[in-house]
Amino acid sequence: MNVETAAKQLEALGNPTRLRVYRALVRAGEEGLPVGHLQDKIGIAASTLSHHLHRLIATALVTQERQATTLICRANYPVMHGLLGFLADECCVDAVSIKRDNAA
Amino acid sequence: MNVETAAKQLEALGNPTRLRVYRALVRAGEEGLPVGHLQDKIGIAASTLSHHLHRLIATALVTQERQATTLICRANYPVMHGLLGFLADECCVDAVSIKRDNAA
DNA sequence: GGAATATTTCGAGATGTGTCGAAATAAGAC
DNA sequence: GTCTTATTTCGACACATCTCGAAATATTCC
Repeated sequence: MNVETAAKQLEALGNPTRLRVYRALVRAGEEGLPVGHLQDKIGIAASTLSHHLHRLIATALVTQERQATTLICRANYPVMHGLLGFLADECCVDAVSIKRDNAA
Repeated sequence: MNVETAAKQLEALGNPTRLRVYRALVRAGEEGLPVGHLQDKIGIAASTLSHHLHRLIATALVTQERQATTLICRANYPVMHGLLGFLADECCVDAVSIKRDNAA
């Protein structure tokens, strides 16, 4: 995890709409959520949602899988975990203890 | 910590230059770093650095204290801790264990 | 193949960001 | 008070972002 990658992921989460999308997906868990369902939950134009989803997908924070006509979106936990690890390691080493015991 | 606040802080960190600034401050620890020293480290125009510092200060991620002619910048650990807690609570509850034991 | 549903792509406008250099301000030293 | 150093503010430019509606595409069902 380098600074550029971390910055891109932070930027992706650093928009209220995208953070809401991401949070909804996290809460949906393994099952994920269809795009249309996300749209209902958040209340924005489908095109806008598609735009934001692309940004989340581009940073690997979200994945998509097609099921017939609907696209299921899921939060990519390992990626978020990596980001949290970066922040904890770089920024709050003594305040938060993540990935310190098994750090390389 | 609401979504809007978290998004603002994430956006503040979601820029490579600002993330470098923040990281330098974190590594500097309690002592902090003067603005000029940051400029040398990162290599950008003083006006650009000032702009970025303002954004970090606006989100409370960084604080400043004047010492004679120089301004000392410091990372605001509690704020970052709060952000990590938000992300962990909202997004990776099972993957990272921060602020779960002593959560209110 | 044609209709129906789900989602994306296109085009466009308003607004925000990132960067710089030059000029202005702040604080202290002489 | 003037000079020096440190930092910010101003003005400006190029570029990216956010948002929407309309049109296009993808997938299935009949």
